[in-house]
This record gives sequence, structure tokens and C-alpha cells, in this order.
Amino acid sequence: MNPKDINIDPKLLSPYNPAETEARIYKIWEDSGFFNPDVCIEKGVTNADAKPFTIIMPPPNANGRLHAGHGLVMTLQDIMTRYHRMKGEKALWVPGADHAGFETQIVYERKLEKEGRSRFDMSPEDLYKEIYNFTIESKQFMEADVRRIGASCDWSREKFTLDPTVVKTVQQTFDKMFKDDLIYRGDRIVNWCAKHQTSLSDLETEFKEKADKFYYFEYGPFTIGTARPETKFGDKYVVMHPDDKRYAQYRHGDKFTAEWINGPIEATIIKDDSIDMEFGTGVMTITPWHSNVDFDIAIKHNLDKEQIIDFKGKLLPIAGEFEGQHISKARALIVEKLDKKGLLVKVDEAYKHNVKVCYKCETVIEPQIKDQWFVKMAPLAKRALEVVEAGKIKFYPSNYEKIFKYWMENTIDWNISRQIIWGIPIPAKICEKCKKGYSDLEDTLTTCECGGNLKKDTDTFDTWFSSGQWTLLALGYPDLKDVNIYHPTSVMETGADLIFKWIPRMVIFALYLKDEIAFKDVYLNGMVNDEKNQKMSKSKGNVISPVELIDVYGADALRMALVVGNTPGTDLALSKDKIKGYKNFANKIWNITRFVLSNPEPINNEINDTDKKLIEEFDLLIADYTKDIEEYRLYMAAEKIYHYVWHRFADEILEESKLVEDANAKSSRQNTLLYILENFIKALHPFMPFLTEELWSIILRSDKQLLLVSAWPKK
RNA sequence: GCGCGAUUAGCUCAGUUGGUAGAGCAACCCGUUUACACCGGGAAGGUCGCAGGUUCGAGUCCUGCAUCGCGCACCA
Repeated sequence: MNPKDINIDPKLLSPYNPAETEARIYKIWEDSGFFNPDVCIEKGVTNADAKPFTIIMPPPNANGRLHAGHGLVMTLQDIMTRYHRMKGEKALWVPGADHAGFETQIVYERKLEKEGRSRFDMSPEDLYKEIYNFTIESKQFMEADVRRIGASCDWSREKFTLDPTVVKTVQQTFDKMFKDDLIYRGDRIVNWCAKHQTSLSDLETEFKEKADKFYYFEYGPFTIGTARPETKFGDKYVVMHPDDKRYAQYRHGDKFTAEWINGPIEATIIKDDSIDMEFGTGVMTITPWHSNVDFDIAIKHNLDKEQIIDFKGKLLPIAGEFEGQHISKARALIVEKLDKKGLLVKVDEAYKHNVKVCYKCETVIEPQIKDQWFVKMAPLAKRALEVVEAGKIKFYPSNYEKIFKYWMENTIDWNISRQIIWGIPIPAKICEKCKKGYSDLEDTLTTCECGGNLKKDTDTFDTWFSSGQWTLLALGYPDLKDVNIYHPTSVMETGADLIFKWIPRMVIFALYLKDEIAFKDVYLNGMVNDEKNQKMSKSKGNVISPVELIDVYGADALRMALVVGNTPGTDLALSKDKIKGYKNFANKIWNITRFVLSNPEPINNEINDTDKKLIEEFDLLIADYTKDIEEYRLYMAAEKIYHYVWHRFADEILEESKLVEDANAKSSRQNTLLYILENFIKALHPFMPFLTEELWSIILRSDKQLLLVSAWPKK
């Protein structure tokens, strides 16, 4: 039928065209100012004494576009925010952008590499400036993507993780923790990436299976096994298990002389029960400077530690004739020399083991002992554990509480120093003589208590040190204007992989700085995978960008596809067929509206008993649906309303109403259809905001306000 | 090695305090009658991983096993 034949709004051309609608609607919302709860109060759509509802957006990296996972995160948070806003609460969703320290620097380094440049040839200031400009530029693309999804966040409050006030506050936190004896300077073994020239936390490394040769060498009276002969120059301890009968004749502390790579050395026998008797010969020599396990043994027995490999991966003078060689080349030469000396016993050609690599470039991590800043985790973790055990923070799904607790019960001190430019500088001074570290916010200290010269620490903070304070920082802390109203935040919604990287740190810092929980609820979403449920990755070429999907199917359809059937904590297989299904749904609603509006106007306000039952049925559904949203069962709420609208309202109620002939009954039914239509459009708004706002502007209604700030349907 | 999760229709997954199995998609048959073919109607499809246990009653609770996935740790 020609749409012109229908006596309704000419805007209602079929089919629904999301591409034409969405940008226009978003602009209307943004111009209205209603994403900002202050404006809502000012204009009288929200009561000044209404309950606050706060979500802090996990700031997307400012260095690129959004990926499908962001699409899910933005959708979930937008649904929650829109729902609470319509309920009349002071709903605040604070957007952000993350400088993403290490990540951004890597992105930028790749760019430099392509241009044939290197950060090591640039002054730190120039590099910082370039990355800053790059990030500010990229940030706009990220923000545009967030808008495309329909996020109703308060852009006027957007925070960037390198805003000057943020930097200042983070540095103050460091100073406070230093004074509270929660931060110390420590000589500890760190994960060193020789390519990126920085230390990494355990969470920034991965294990990769590698096949290497495994060598057996004669070492005095013993045969030792190793996969890394190049570290062995300084080895002067042999370690074996105290219960190993094969070596019962040797005693702890005994010394002997062994012929070794560059001549004879004196070695000492150490007995330690951390040795695996089954592995190799049950005897090993240790290199405490370049191995975590060896380091622990050395600390336990108070053994000497010596650096063999420099921070670029080259051998130090201790290597004698091999000095200056890169370890990758030196290994074979060292083996050859030992072989010539008759010390090579045998070689296992295919030894498989897991090697720690940099999670970004897969360079093999070289453990190094380095002077770094560490946070004492135990006392902080204890408090975080207490509030969770007291039930003050709830997890969705609930089993993540276990993971949180496990993590808090097994903390190790946190290395917060990073040797990168792109981050918040650590406001500290280090003594050139005795290496003692001081916090120095005002940059005034010059001399150490030992008389040595104090030098500025050139390191920056691990990003999670500032991100951990984000619930407060995003609200303007230490300015308490917003903090007093909106903190603790209502819900922290983020990817389940952040259960240990981020969630505990936010809990810890909010307790430490403000003596408050950071959030009442934690909602953890799973990964968004491709339609075969495989992880999206650039190398597989199966990455789908949310914006491309929006271009084809519309934002509302994508949002529904991301939410329906997606329980918290579980990964989602996102298929185009699924999104297409919800594009059809959008069109269905469009046509339902066309149909209802094309019916004759009711002759009065009467509703008969038959129709009252339909209204009752609908109201019950909405009550149930509301409860589902309230309790974070968004996957179920969305499915229920979908089912009602399509298969109950359209397929049955509308079809049946076509058969009603009596004038009074017809009028009663039309009143009923209008009531249900108006209210399901309201109820569906958090899930499908663009379509519903557009329809709201077309249908007859009592309330002329934007749907964005209309009252939630209630019985 | 330690921990977590999953196992339900061909596929993707729901199933909220235990009460005779649900949705979407796909496949099948039929159908253009006042919105919508981006549609409607209909039918089909499951010993709810396996084995025990608790119970009047178990997809749901308990124990064990198997398979898959994920996380953490890790061998010189």
C-alpha cells in the first residue's frame, strides 16, 4: 500500500531508516543538555532531592576506534543510565578517555617505526608532545564512536586520564602513600622487556610455549642442566634438594673448584627444598639477577647477586671475551666453547618449556633486578576483602566474588614504576649515592641524608595506579562537589578480564583515599566473539567494528543483539544474522506504530472489560520487566519485551482488533492499543533509544517532553 | 600444578527460591485477507554430558567421573 494512503504522520514512511534518524536524534539529545543531571534538575524534569545514580565509564583508550567489546560496554551502561534517568533519579554517567600509557606508546612507536624513526633518538619532551597531540586527535574518533552507539553520558564532565588535575591528584596520592609507609623503594626482580625498555607487571606478560635446546654441562663434580647457558658466567652456587640421596655426601656450604667458561671458579653448595629432584639432574646453578626462582633462593640464603646481561640484552664485562655480544648470538658460541673444553655432556634437542614474553611484542622477558617503587599490598587488600565479605559490594555474576577474594588473599607487592614517557611522572627523587628514594611533590629536595645528590626519578606510574583511583578522579576528586553526591558510585560495569587488573584497585583506593566503597555493584560482561564464538583478533581477520555494523543495521539493532541472551560473565557470539533479526524488530515496531496510528480516533475514553484485561496483562509484563532491569537481568528483560511486542501485541492483539466491528468496542480497543503502544515505546527506550525517541515524537501523547527524560511506565 | 566456568533442540543460548523443558536463528509445509515479505499461519525437533545420592518430585541441590573453555602460577 502506498504510505500516502495512510492518514498519519508523513514521517512514518516504511521501512524504518536508522541511518537517517540516528544522527539527528543524538543531536537533539545532546543539545537538550539532559545527559547532565544538573540540567535535568534545572529544567524541572528531575527533583533536586532525587536519588543519585552513577556510572563511571571505563575510559576507552584514546588511541583508536572502538571495538565490538566497547559496543557491549557502552550499551549495557547506557541501558542502566537511561532506565534510572527515566525513573526520575539523578542519573550521571561520566565518560572518559584513557591515555593508556604503555599501550599508546606502543601504538605510537609503531607509527614512528613506519616513518623510520625511533623514540630512543628523540628528547623525552618532544616525544611526549608528539604522543600528546596524537592522542588528543585520536580521542575525537573514539568519542564519535561512543556517540554512534547512543551513549547518554554527560560529555560536559568528560575526563581524560592526563588532565592536569588528574595528574596532580595522582601524584598527591603517591605522596600520601609514601608518608603512610605504603610505598617503598625496592631492589626487586622485575620483568624487563628489552624491546620496549621498560619493566612490566606480571599482568603485562604472557607465557608462550617454546622449543629450545636443553644443555647438560659438567660443573665440578656435578652435571647441571640449563636452557640458558648465556646467563651462566657468574654462577657460583650449585643448588640441590636436601633430601636428594644422590648428593647426600655434599653438605650445605661446602665449597669446591670448577672449571668453567672463562676459567676456574670457586663454587658453594646450597641445599634448598624448592628444587625439583625429578627435573634434569636435580642440580642447578643459579643466576639470581636473571631468574625469579633463583632470586628467591638467593634472598633466602643471602647469596651474592650479579648482573650478567645489560638492559639491552648484551653481555656485561663479566662475560670476558663475550662482552658486548647480544645474548641471542652468544648462546651458540658459549656452548661451542664449553664443548671444546670438554664440559658439554649432552644436549636435548627438543626441550619444550613456557617462556615469559612481553604481551605486546612477544619479546622474551629478561628478568632483571631493578630499583623500583613498590606498593605494599597486604594492608590495602585486607580492607578490600573486608568490605566484600561484609556484603557491601555485590558481584554480577556472583561467582566473581570468589575470584576477587582469591586475588585479595594472594597479593604480591605491586611495582608501579614504568620506564616510559607517556604517563604520569612519579614525583620522586633518588639518591645517586645510596639509591634511597624520596617523595618530592614540590620538587624541593636536593640532598640525601647520606649526603649524596638527589636526582629526579624519570619513571612514570603504571597506568593502573591512576586508573585505580578513577571512581574518585572522574568525579573531580579532591574537589568534593560531585563526589559528595555521586560517590560511592552505583555500579561498575566492565569486562570480566578486569576483575583483577582494575576492580580490586578501585576498591582499594576508594577505601584508602575516602574511606568509602568505590561502587555498590559490579557487573562484569564477557568477551564479544565472532559468530563462530572465536575471539576477535587482528591476526585472524575476524574483527568487526561496531560502527560498521551500525552503518548497516542501525545502532538499536546492534544494541539488542549485544544484550539479548547475553548473561553477565559469559562470552557472546555476535552474528550478523542476530543483528539483522533486531533490525527487523525495529522495523516491526515502526509498522506497528503506523498501523495503530492509522486506526480511527477513539470516540471517548471508555475501556471495556475485555480490553482492561489486555492492559492488566501488559502492566504485569512491565512490572516483571522492570524488576529484571533492576536486578541486572537485561538479557531477559530484552527478550521478554521483544516477545511481547512481536508475538503477543502484533501477532495476536493487533490481528484480533482488525476484526472488532462494534463502534464502542472499536473505540475501547483503540484506547487500549494507544496505551500499550505508548508504554512499550517508553519501556523499550533504554534498549532501543533512537527508534523509540523518533516514534515518541510522532505518536499522540500527553507528555510533550523528550522520551529521554519521560517518566518510566509504572502500574 | 591451583582455581573458575561450561556441558539443555542443527547453531547461539535462556531456564531467577527444585513442581511435567523455552527463545532467537536455521531447516520444513502453507499463505500476499485494512501496518510490516525486514511478513503471517502451522508443524517438526531434546533419555537437559555420564554415574550415583537427597527428595513425594531434580535441568535446578550433593558426590564422583568425563570432555571443552578460561584464568593464575610455572621447571633450571
